[in-house]
Amino acid sequence: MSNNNLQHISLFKGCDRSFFDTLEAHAQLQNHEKGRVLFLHGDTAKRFYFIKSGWIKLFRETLDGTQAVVDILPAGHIFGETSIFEDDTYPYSAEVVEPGEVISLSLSDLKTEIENNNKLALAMLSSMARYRRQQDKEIEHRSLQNASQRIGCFLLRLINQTETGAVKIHLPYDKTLVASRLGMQPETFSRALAKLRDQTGIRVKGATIEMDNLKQLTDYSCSACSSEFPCKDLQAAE
Amino acid sequence: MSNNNLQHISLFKGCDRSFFDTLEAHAQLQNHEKGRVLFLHGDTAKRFYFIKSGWIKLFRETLDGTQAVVDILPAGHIFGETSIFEDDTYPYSAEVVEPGEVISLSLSDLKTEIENNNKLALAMLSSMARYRRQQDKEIEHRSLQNASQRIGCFLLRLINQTETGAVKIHLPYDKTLVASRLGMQPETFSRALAKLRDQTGIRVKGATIEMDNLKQLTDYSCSACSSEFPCKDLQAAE
DNA sequence: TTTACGCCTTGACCAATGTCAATTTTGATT
DNA sequence: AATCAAAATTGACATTGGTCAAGGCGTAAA
Repeated sequence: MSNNNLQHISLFKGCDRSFFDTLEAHAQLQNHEKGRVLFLHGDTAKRFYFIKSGWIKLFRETLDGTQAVVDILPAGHIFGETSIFEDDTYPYSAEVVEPGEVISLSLSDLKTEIENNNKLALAMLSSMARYRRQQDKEIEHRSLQNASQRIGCFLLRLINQTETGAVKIHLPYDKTLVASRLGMQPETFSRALAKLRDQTGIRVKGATIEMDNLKQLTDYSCSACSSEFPCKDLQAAE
Repeated sequence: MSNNNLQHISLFKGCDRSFFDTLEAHAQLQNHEKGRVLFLHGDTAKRFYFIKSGWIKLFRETLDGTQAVVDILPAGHIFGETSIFEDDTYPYSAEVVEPGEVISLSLSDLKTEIENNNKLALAMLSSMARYRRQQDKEIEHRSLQNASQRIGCFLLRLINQTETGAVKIHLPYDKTLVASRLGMQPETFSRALAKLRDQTGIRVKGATIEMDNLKQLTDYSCSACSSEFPCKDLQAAE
């Protein structure tokens, strides 16, 4: 397979032709529908994935089936790659929540390259540091922000932060899924969004949200956070 | 300075003599009392630290002073080292919560070595992957476990997991601090510990906790977690 | 031994979120 | 437009954890 633009994955910036050739030789393009589970937490890991389109939910669950959502990733991200540092088992399960294409790639190809190409190792370190920052922030949010503030913060991160004036946002996936991503129940999400609307003047129509300016939203959400808006460290990693 | 056994830091396993010489040439041994703040979130980062003894709290705070504790680290850990991937600013504040000695080391020495020694870069990747797993688990715990279960899980992690039969634990620092580490108020901690005692038969005397076997505790806490005891991925990193 | 201080616990109450059940809305399909 | 299923909302209520205030306990200094 070819023409998948693996060269454009920022993580692989410093890699040369031969690496991409090897990677593509063992690559598989996969088209998946909603609900497809790519692997389960604890499975033996031989592949990692690049998202061409759609959204992927990473999660873990207890024996009784209760889920904790680790992250929900859009196109452009890779996942499953950290398994090479974790006994070759996946640290979470992965499920397609918005249909799309993923490219399955060989973990051993990646491992070999990392061991021999210091540039890639450094890029991977940067990427993991960025992710770490994001997770630290996530923990902070869950202890310091209430449900409405977390929703506001989520919306702010969907916005191209160079925008000014009026803003229109479209939720990238179901509200139920946004709720789980933010660690709350759908009912709580619904009520908290209504409260956010009342308190900041945003307008909610289904999955579309509009506002005249960001200030009210940032005032409301970022007051319970250690960094001020715009919080560059929350930009999507990878 | 010398004889600080920097060679024993597992992260530096693959490094050679000259690196340790450079590192030690710019090292400073510091003795700190409780409450000493080593750096603040956002400060420009020139040094990272190795903990020889004592405990260090990593945290962030909002404008109104509310804190979110990121982690509390014992002897043997390093911290502040990820700043080299984050614009040379610290991603959290650091405060000494149990007095002890730390060794201050040069970030630029570390950076240079990472850029030139692939073994170190790989070791750092492993260390960050381990940390990432820990943080993912932390997020999971905060959404799936209640206060008593989180305390039980915290206690289990203090135990040398090869131990069998009766176990005696001594809390490593103040209960108030344990509470903040677990993201709860001291009052909640107190009540939740009492509830844990009633439900699992552990015996609490001040900072000492005893139990006849681990089973009741693991049954109680690990039922709300995606991994079963013993959860190797929660062992202290570094 | 007494005092004083910090830490911890407890009680009373409140606010936030979860749970369960009943509707309503939405969107896809006919 | 009519129908159906899934998603979202809403109400009533339970549970958990937070807040504020009072008091107890333990340790170290006087």
